[in-house]
Amino acid sequence: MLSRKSEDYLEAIYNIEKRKGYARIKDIASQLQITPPSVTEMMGKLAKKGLVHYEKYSAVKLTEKGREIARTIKSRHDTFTTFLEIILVPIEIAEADACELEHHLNPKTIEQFSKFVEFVKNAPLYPRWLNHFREFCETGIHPQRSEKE
Amino acid sequence: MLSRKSEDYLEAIYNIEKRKGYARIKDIASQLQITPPSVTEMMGKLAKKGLVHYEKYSAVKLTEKGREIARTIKSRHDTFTTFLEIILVPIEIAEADACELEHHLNPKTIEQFSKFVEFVKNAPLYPRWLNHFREFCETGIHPQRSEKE
DNA sequence: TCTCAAAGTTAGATAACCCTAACAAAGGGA
DNA sequence: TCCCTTTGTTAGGGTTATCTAACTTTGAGA
Repeated sequence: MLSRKSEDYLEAIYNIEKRKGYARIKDIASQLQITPPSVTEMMGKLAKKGLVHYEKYSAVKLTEKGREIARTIKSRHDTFTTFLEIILVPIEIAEADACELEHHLNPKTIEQFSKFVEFVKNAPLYPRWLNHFREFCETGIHPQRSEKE
Repeated sequence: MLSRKSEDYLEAIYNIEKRKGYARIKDIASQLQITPPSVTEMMGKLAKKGLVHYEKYSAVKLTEKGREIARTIKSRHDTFTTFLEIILVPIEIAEADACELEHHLNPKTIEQFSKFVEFVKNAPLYPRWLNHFREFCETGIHPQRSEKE
């Protein structure tokens, strides 16, 4: 099983590739806020696992296998970001914490988060209960308590 | 800031203390599924930080400071377990994944998870939208699409 | 009280990641 | 073409958390 960090590297490379086609060591380093030697070292490991194409002094690219994994992580990331926004976490925090959530949760758990997001997105109109939740967050009072639905 | 692992140790000791009053090295080792030497080493570190009372060959106890932290973690753990059950994650998976969620999320994120759980628990009756969600999970069809609410 | 099994500790390694400092390659512009 | 800046690598360390093997302490029961 891939470590959390390895997954972070793959996701970073994926994002950079999408932006400019290939990833340089310094791109990865700056995206992950670490120094280039750390990246060089990790590239050796990821290459050995067949997840990136890597040759000294040249650009890094994901292999099919690596891209597949990166896509999975990225998609989880998006699910969690959306989910957190639904429960009214501010967007910048949601973005950051999605990185924390996207690793090592049980597939069933991820599926349920995902279904929850789909459920909300597929609702024909903005769900009433979400307005209630918003109100509950702001006032601490559950609207339906007085409403006697 | 405490590492994820240190938090795991504190939580484990907290649980063991609640069960039998004090924690032995082997209790902690078996709860965390690691070997006793690892525990001995960590006890040195936690003691140095003033989080546990630890003397060689004798039982471990949390200090007030350690207990306070453990309580926080444990409470998050319960929040996440409950939350995951609400979105229909099976209980054993929810229990396990709560351990993954209880560390290093932004306080605001934790607050929102917690509010969400409160919102559902405080509802005067079992929320209708949750029945809809259950149905959506089982059939893939959003009930309100046909209902024309 | 003495022994010996259970519990705990120490010593020494390993693995993953990260760093700084020093060196090496690449490649654009004069 | 050749210099020099940018980029990348190597060498050598540090931290955290884990392990196994060997040793020590504890304490319950004969």
